[in-house]
Amino acid sequence: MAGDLGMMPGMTAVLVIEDDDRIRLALLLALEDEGYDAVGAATAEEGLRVQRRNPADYVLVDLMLPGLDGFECIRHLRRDDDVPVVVVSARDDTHDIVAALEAGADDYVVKPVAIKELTARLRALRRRARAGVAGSAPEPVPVLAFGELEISPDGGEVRRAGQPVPVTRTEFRLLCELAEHAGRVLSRQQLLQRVWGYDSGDERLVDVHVGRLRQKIESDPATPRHLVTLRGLGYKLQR
Amino acid sequence: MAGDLGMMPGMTAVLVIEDDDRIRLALLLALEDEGYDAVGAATAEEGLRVQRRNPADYVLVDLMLPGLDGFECIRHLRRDDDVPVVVVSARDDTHDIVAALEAGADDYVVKPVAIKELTARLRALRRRARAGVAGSAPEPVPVLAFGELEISPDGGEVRRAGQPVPVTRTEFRLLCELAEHAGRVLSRQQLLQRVWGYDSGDERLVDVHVGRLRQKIESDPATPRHLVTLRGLGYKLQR
DNA sequence: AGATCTATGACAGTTGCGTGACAAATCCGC
DNA sequence: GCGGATTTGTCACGCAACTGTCATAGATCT
Repeated sequence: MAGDLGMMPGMTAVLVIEDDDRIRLALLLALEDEGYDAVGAATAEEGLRVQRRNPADYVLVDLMLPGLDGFECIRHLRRDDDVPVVVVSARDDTHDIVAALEAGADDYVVKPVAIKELTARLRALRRRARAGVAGSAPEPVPVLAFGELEISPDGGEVRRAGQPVPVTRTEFRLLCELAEHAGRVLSRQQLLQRVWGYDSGDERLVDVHVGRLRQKIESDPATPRHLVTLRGLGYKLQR
Repeated sequence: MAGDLGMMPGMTAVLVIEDDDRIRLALLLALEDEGYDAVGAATAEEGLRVQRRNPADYVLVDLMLPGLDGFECIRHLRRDDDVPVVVVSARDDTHDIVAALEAGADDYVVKPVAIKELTARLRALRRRARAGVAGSAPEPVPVLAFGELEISPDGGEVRRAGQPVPVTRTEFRLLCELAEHAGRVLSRQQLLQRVWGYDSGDERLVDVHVGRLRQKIESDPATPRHLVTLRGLGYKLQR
């Protein structure tokens, strides 16, 4: 599993204990996009073992797990460790919520949950927990990666092969918009609307900025590898 | 107003800021049934006044309030106080949730909420908050380092290459705000809000103070290495 | 070949930012 | 209280960077 060995220094590590492979994978990928070092476990037992050997900064845990269930899992986590625990469950009964929090969980969210909400809750939790813990890791800055191209929407910077690329505000917004919908075509109209806020206008404007952006982020701007044109449709950013 | 004077000693006090009389009353009664000392306020302004004069242990706040809204209310609470804040709102957009947590809320629940869940969340929050307070006194002050630049938020001092740098209070707060979100761009608006508490105002003010700060902390203020400008976006502090 | 669609270079108008000057407000020792 | 020193916020100016438009050349489809 990604990042299992080689936990990056300076990154915040999150352990996801969830038996459904699809959901676990989706969570792991989303967390990594947000700049976390995410590790998965399919059962409570495995999760506890991983956490003991290689403690994460946060644990996300499902309630319905084969074998040891979520509640037991939380109690075990609480026994060894003071790691913040967030329950991510499909059930939204008050009874479950209360039981999980009583068992020692710090928060409880109901699936499906937006990744942005989840990370906002992790940050809120960190703010609370940090008062106590001395050298807690700094908040990770999310980075979207496209091959050697790295875009950090929050950091306001773009790097190519690790080197910072100076882009203007408009270019940056355009790039972020494309990056957030990576792999999908966005029409000039859509881009005008989302980047410029124009409801109508000259679509050539988009071309010009795409062109300037290519000069900066593509190694060979004439034959773009990431920021590609789809004739008659628009542009897309791809890996 | 219930329990306004005569806050019971030994009881946990909760302040409920909610403009709907029916909901506020219901919450107050339910909380009192659960053994809390509950106090109500119908507006953010009133709530802030009450909290300043007679601080509760927790604050519950609605988002949609007349006058000063919930988000602003949270920021004001956070500025003078470290009281745990739980948002109780009818809205369940991810966007609102994230914004409220970013503003400084500790938790967010959607109305209607079971009183049992609410109190369970308050208890979970208390457990977390207390963990912090336990080691409060002997806790070594965390020092944030940016290359040769060192900032100790609690100690109120800044050093460059070991040498103390005299910064004014405003400069210090600005620097801390940037340091706490190291690597992220903060817009002038955000800085005005977080450092000065202004909800609106002349953004050039930020420029001026950033400029003065740079004169002190950068070895070559004309080409800053740490406190950098992102044209059109804002400022950020980086390593 | 003709008709579209797209890339790109040049240019002028605009915007954003850094800076120094200055007055009001605040702090501080006495 | 009081007077000087420090800090704070406002303003205006000028430079550098950015933006949007246009014209032209190139590419791609039918």
